[in-house]
Formats: sequence, C-alpha cells, structure tokens
Amino acid sequence: MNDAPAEARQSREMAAALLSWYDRHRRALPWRAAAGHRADPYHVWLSEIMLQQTTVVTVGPYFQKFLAAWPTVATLAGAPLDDILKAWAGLGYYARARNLHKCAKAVVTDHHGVFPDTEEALLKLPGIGPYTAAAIAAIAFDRPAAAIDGNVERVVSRAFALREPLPETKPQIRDLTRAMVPETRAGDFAQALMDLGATVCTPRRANCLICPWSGSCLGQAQGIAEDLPRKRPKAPKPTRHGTVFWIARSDGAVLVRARPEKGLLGGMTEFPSTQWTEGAEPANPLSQAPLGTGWRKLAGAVRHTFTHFHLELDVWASEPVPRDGCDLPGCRWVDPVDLPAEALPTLMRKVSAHAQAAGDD
DNA sequence: AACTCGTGGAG
DNA sequence: TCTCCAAGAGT
Repeated sequence: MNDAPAEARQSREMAAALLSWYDRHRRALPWRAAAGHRADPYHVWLSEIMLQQTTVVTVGPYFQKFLAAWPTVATLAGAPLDDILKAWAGLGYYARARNLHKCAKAVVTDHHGVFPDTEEALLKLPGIGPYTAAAIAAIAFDRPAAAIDGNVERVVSRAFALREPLPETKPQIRDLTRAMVPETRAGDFAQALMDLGATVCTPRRANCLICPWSGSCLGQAQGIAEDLPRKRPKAPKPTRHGTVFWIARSDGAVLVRARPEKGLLGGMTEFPSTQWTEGAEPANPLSQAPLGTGWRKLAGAVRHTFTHFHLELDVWASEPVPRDGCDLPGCRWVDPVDLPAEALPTLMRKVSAHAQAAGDD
C-alpha cells in the first residue's frame, strides 16, 4: 500500500479522465471564460464570494446585477457600502458583502487595482479563505492550487472510500486532491472536479453509470458511494420569538433603522423589534416600541429559519403617527414604495409583505 | 475547534 | 412539514 510511483500514476490518470470529461460536458456559466481562455480575475473573485454556501441558480442574477453596476474592482471599491448592501439584499451571509467592499478597497490601495496571482497573497485579503484563494489562483491564474469545497469533499470521499466522518478526514482529502492537481490546466481541473460533484456525484445520487471515475472509484467498488461522506449529526434548531413593530406615519412612511454592524444581518435595514429570545416572549413587548399608540396585533405571524434557529415574529401595528415631531435617533422614515430598494434582508421583506397585506383588508 | 452567519430548492 | 445542503469565512 506504499507504492508511491503507482499512486502518482493513478492520480495523473484520474486527472486526465476528469479533464477529458470536462472537455465534453463543460457548462457555460456567466463568470466562466470560453474554453481555452483565462477568466477575468475580478469576475472569478466576485462569483466565488457569491457562491460561498450559495447555489449557482441563486447567484446568477446577483452576479449580472453587480457586474452591470460595478464593472471593475475599482468602481466597486469606490461605491458606498450601503449601495453594496442594497444590491446584496436577499443573498444572505451579509458579512460577505462587507468583506467584498473591504477586499475591493484593499486590491485598489495595496495592489494597484490588480488582483494578486498567488494563493498566499489572495489568502490575506478580507473574505478570501483557503477555498476561495485556491479557486482564484487556479481559475484566474492557472496556478496548481487545490480548491476544496463541499463538492470536492464529497467526490474525493467517495473516490477513495473515506469511511471516517468529516471533518476528521479533511487532511486526507486535502492531500489526495493536491496529488491530483495537474501542472497544466489547473483551473479547468478545479472547475471540473466541482462540476462533477454538482452534476454527477451529487449528495443523494452518485450516478456512477455516467461518471468518468467509475473505473477507479473505491466507494462505488465497495457499494458505499452514496453513504459518503459521513458526517457528525447536527444539533436541533431551537425556536426564538419576538415582536416587530410596523409604525406608519400619517403620510404612509414607515419607521426603519439599521442593525448593528456585527452579528446577525449586520448592517442591514430592519423594522424596530424586541430582542429575539428563546422560550416565552416578554410579558409586555409594546413597552419596547420606540413610539406609537393604539396598537393592534396583526393576524398570523412571520416565520423564518436561519442557519441555527427558527424565528417566529408577531407583528404589531400602531395608529398613524403625526407627520412632524416624531424623529428618533438612528431611525428613518421610508415610503413603502421605496422599500424594495432598501437593504432589507428576506426576513424583513416578509414582515413588510405581512403588514401591507393586513393593511389591504 | 466549535460556533456563528441567510436563503431557497429538493426530496 | 422537515431535513439537508450549496463553489466557506471569521472568530
């Protein structure tokens, strides 16, 4: 089991088979260059940040919108952060948007507006971790870097029948992947491996009959491909409760404020609410409303699920507040027709829809 | 080294 | 309905 030359030959053969498959099944994606051409580093970076824990289908329209608004890294660096948050609204993981802006500014000020072309230098930039650094180095600069995402973890776990659970097998996966990265066409290899995981060797179905690695895959040979990779069980999600306040002025404008920079939905716009607490709700939530009288609780509740908890929000609406003399520090009034353009996360869009539907009765 | 951080689609 | 999970990073 320690035949190094045989293992090296096996790695080269697997890489060659994968690249051959990629040449026949290459997908056209908005950020992907034409076959044989090198992609724009700005496009690669922007797409890779958006694709972190996010599907290709979801990212597509956001990528096009960002590219139209900010065609270069310099224009993105020069944009107000709030404009970027507004454009990012709905995509989730909002720290990515703030780091996107930080990274663009760092590229302009520290790298003369040109993305660095090594894994090591890329890794130092905000929002670029081990996966993204390797992906940009390989895809944009054709450097032999091993970009290991969830697809690669799954495909490699199956190809080598790694029976131990993640994350313990990550070092093995890294070594096995690195051994396969070819000296040339490293970018194509990275994209091919991810495409294989996305379209053939999928989480529930291994589809071994159409897989370019079916001849060598140990997971298939042992009949356990679809059971891999094994993972540790996840903790159940608790439910948090809260009350959100829909406060309209006599001219129809609604009260909003910005959330704190750090933490959940950091920097995004919200309607004022109580804290979201696990267990029973506060006895008198209205005492936490910034202003308003004549409260009525709207029928139903807004439900939303985050990565690690469920949320149930009651919505209370007040009587219209006078047009003048009701300004509050940190708060703004927004005409409801302008809400779609605000940096409202999906949760708050649900609140808005819920409150405005109740007002239509 | 766990934990935090969104959202929407598939099954 | 409910779980899983998708081109992960920051702390």
